[in-house]
Amino acid sequence: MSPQEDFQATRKRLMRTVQDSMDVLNGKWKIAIIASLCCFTKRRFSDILNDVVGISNRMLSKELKELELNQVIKRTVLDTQPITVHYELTEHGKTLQPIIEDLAAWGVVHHKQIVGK
Amino acid sequence: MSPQEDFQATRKRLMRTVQDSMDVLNGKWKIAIIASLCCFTKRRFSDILNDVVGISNRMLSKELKELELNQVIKRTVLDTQPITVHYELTEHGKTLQPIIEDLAAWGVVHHKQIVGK
DNA sequence: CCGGATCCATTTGGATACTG
DNA sequence: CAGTATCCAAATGGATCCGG
Repeated sequence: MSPQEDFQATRKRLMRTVQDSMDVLNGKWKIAIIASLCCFTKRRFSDILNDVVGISNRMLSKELKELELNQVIKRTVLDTQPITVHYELTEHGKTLQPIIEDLAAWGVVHHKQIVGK
Repeated sequence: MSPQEDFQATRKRLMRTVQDSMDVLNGKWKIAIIASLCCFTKRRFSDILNDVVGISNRMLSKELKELELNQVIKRTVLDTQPITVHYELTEHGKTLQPIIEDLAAWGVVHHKQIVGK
């Protein structure tokens, strides 16, 4: 393969794998939900509802289900009365933690960049 | 401040700054567009249109405009005939490059995790 | 070539009420 | 408490055509 073709192939692969990630993290709330779970070993439905400002229970329910399907989070039902549900990052989900932290760091820089000073 | 309150404050701040980042990177295509620009110093409108599989010119136009507003990318018009336009990451935008690479790396791992083997 | 304008279908998502 | 169901408004986004 020529250096030219090699570069193209590398590039296409980068685009594809980034897209693979974004297929999991799509939607308005996924990142915020994961960020909420980053700080705790376990977190309850209503807790996340409070953490993620603006989300409705309808959306939270839907996004959590998708994240569980993608094995990013784990759902545990405790048979208390009334019922209690714990959400936590899986080992796989925990590998997203550095990215969340980088995003937070970038958010700080960006805020300075835009708002200024 | 008690350690308890300190923890809460840190957590809230993480959530906020992550959200600051996501306000910039929202929408279906932003990350993919930035990934496309990561590999080149300059890239044309029609090039990005080809890079980002599935995007329409309408959306590309809109997303590029938003990224420019947030000073992530820079738009340069060359008065050739017909007109040519270059897009590139700003210095600020380039600081997103590590995050894109991490996302790509995570995409690889995730693909193995889900598809298996 | 680089987009803007229009039209229209699909998706998203809030509010509210309801169940186990 | 942890969701689900319904209804409906608004945003998203594709296809197409058009103009500089």
